[in-house]
Amino acid sequence: MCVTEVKRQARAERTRASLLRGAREVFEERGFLDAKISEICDRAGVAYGSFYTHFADKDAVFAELIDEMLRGLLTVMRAEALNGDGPEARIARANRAYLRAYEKSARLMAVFEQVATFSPAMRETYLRAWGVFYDRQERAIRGWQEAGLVPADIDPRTAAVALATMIGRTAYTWFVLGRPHEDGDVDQLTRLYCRAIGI
Amino acid sequence: MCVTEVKRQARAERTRASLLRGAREVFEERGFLDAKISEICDRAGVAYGSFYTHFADKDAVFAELIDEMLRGLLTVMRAEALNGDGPEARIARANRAYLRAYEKSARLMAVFEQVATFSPAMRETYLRAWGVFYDRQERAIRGWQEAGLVPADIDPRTAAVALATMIGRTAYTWFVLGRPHEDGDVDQLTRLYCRAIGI
Amino acid sequence: MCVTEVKRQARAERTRASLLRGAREVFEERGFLDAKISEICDRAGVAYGSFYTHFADKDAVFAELIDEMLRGLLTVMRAEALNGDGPEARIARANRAYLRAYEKSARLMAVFEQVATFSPAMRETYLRAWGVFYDRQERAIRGWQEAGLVPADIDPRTAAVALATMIGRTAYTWFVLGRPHEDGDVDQLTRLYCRAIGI
Amino acid sequence: MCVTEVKRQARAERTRASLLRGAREVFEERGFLDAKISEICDRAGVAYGSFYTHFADKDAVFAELIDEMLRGLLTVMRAEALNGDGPEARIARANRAYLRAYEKSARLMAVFEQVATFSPAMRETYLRAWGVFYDRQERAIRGWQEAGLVPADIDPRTAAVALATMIGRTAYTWFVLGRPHEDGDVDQLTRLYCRAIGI
DNA sequence: AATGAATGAGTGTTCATTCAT
DNA sequence: AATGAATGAACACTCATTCAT
Repeated sequence: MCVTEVKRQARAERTRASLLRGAREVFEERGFLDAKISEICDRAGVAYGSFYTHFADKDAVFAELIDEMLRGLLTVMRAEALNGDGPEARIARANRAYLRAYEKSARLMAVFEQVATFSPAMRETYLRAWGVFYDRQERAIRGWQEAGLVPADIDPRTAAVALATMIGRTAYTWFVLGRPHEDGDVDQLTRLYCRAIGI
Repeated sequence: MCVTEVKRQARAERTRASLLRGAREVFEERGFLDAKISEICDRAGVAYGSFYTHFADKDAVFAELIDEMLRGLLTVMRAEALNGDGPEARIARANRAYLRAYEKSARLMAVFEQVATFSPAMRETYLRAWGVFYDRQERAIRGWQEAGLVPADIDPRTAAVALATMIGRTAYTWFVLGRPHEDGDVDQLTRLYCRAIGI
Repeated sequence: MCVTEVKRQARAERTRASLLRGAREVFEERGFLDAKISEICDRAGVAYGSFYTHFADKDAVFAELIDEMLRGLLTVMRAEALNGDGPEARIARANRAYLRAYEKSARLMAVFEQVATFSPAMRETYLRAWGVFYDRQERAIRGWQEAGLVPADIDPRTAAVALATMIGRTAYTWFVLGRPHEDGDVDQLTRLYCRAIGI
Repeated sequence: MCVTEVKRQARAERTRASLLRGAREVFEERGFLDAKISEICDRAGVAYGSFYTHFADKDAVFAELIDEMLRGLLTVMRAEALNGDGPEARIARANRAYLRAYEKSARLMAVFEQVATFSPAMRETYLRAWGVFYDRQERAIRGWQEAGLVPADIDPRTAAVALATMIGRTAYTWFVLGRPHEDGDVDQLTRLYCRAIGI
C-alpha cells in the first residue's frame, strides 16, 4: 500500500462523503420517495454513475445515513448515563439529552420514521433501535426498584417501554410534526416520568 | 326524480360502496404506495374507469376511509366518556376503549400513519385527530385538578399531550409493529398514567 | 355484449394489430436487441404506454410474432403434403415450399435465430418447431422404407434430422446470410436429399 | 531493451494471457451479452482498468478468442486431410474430426454463433470460416468427380455447401442445443453424405 | 503497465388519470 | 353511470469505457 493507493482511496473517500452529504440533504428536503439519485449526485458534484460506485442502491445510502445517525444518538445517550446522581436527575438529564439529540437530527428522523413505515428492512432497524432504548431504561428502573426507590407494583419492562415511547414520540411530535412547545415542557415530561414510576 | 333515477342512484351508491370496500382491503394489504387502482376495482368487481366516477383520485378514497375510521373511533371514545366514575376508573376505561378500538382498525391505522408521513393533507388530518384527543384529556385533567384530585404543579395541556401520546403510540407499537404484550399491560399503562398526574 | 362493446374491442384489436405490425418492422430492421419499444409505438402510431395495454413486455410481442410466423410456415408445409406423388416429387415440392416460405419470412427468421441464441424461452420454441419438421420427415422416410423405396440401413430419424437440418440451414444461409444461389440449386438440394436416402 | 523491459513485457504477456483465459470462461458461461468486463478482470485476477491496456474493447477480446479457436479447428482439419485413402474413409475421418473438434470448443462456438447473429464483423468472420470449409470439400468432391467416383450431375460447389452445412449444423444441434445422439450417428451422417454425392 | 475511481448515456416498465363510447 | 382502452411522464440502475495517478 503505497502513497498512491492511499491517495486513490482518499479520493474515493471524498466522493463517498460528498454523496452521503448530498443524500442527507435530499432525503431531508424531499423525503425518501421523492429523493432522486440524480439530485443527490448533483448536490455531491459527482457524476450520476459514481453513485453506484459507492452504494448498491438508494436504500443502501439511506441505511448508512440512518446507522450513522443512530450511532450518534446512542453515543450521546451513553455519555449521559455515566454521571450517577439520583434517579430524578438522571431521568431529567437523559430526557434533555435525548430531545436535544433528536432535534439535531429531526429532519432525518422524519424520513427514518417514514421509511420504517413501508420498508421491512428499515422497520427492523427501527425496532432494534427502540429495543436498545427500552433496555437501558428497563435496567435503570429495575435498579431503582431493587434499591427501593420505585414501588414493587411497577413492572420495569412495561414502564420502560411506555415511558420511552412517551418521550420518543413527544420528540417526533415536537420536532417533526412541529407541535409548539416551551423549554419548561421538558421538566413537565420528566415530572410525569418520575411520578409515573413513583419517584 | 322518476323511478329510474332513483334506481340509478342506488346502483351508483352500491358501486361506490364496493369501491370503498375494495380500497380498504387493498390499502390494508399493501399499504398506500403499493395499492393500485386497478386492484381496487378488481376487488370491487367494478370496471377500471368507474373508480373516477366516484372518487377524484387515490388520495380521495383514502381520505374517505380514514374519515370514516376516525369518526368511528371518536364515537367509541365519546360513548366511554359518558359514564362518570372516579378518575382512575375513567382513565382505565378510556385506555381500554382506545386500545380495543385501535386494534380493530389497526391495519388501516398503519396505513394512516404511513400516509401522514408524506402527504401534507393527511398530516393535517392526523394532527387534527390527535388534537381532539388531547383536548378531551386536557379537559378531564383540568377538571380533576380543579377538583383537587391532581396536584397544581401539573400542566394539564402538557400532561394530556404526553400521556395521550404514550397511550396512542403504545397502541401503534402493539398492533401495528406487533410488539408482544399481555392483557395486564393495559392496567400497568393506566397505573403509569394515573401516577404521572398524581392520582 | 352490445354493439358498443364490439366496437371497443374492435378498436383495441386495431391498436394491437398496429403494434404487431410496428414490432415486426422494428425487429426486422434492428434485431431484437436494438429494437426499442418507443420506436414500435411510433411506427404503430400509438402512445408509449399503450404497448403495455396489449403486451406484457418486449419478449411477449416477439413471441407472438414468432408463433404467428411458425403457424404460417406449418400451414404451408401441411398444404404441400396433401398431394401424393412419388417420393422424389414430394421431396422436391416440400423443399421448394419450405425455401419459398422461409424467404418470405427471412427477416423475422433472422431475428428468431438470434433470440433463440440467448433466450431460453425462445430456444424452447425453436427446438419445438424443428421437432415438428423432423417428425414429418421421419414419418415420410419411414413410410418409404416400409414400401421398400429406401434401403434398410438408413435410420429414418437420423436421416430426417440431418437432411431437415441441411435444408433448414441452407435456407438460413441463403436468405439470412445472403449467400448467392440460383434457382437450379433447389434441384441440386433435392437430388442430394434423395440420393442420401437411396432414392 | 534492458532486462527490466523484458521483464515488463513478460509481465504484460502474462496479464494478457490471464485476461484471455478469464474472458473465455466468462463468455462461455454467460454468452457475449451478459459477459461483463469486470467479471473477466476478476477471473483474471487483474485490476479492472487493465483490460483496456491489452484490448481495445469487449469485441476485440472476443475476436481474438474466436480467431484462436478457428485456427485450432483448421489445424485439426488440415491434419486429417493429409492421409489419403478412398473418398468414403476420408469423409468419415473428416466428419469425425470435425465433430470431435467442435465438441471440444462447443461452448465458445455457441457464443460465436450468437455474436455472428448481431455483429457484422463477427458475421464476416463466420462467413469466411465457412468459406474455407466449403472450399476444401468442394475441391475434394471436384477431384472425385474428375476421377469418375462422383456422377457428373452433381455440382461440386452446391453439394459441398449443402453437405458441409448439414455436418456443421448437426454439430451445433448436438453440442450446443444438446440434442441427444449416439456414436453410430456419425456413421449414418457419413453414409448420407457419401450417398448424396453418389459414392 | 497497472490500478480502480469516475463517467453518463441509454430504456424498459409502471400506473394514475383521462376520455371516447 | 359504466366501461376499459389510451395516454405519457417519470426514474433507478447497468456497464463499457476513460483517465488521473
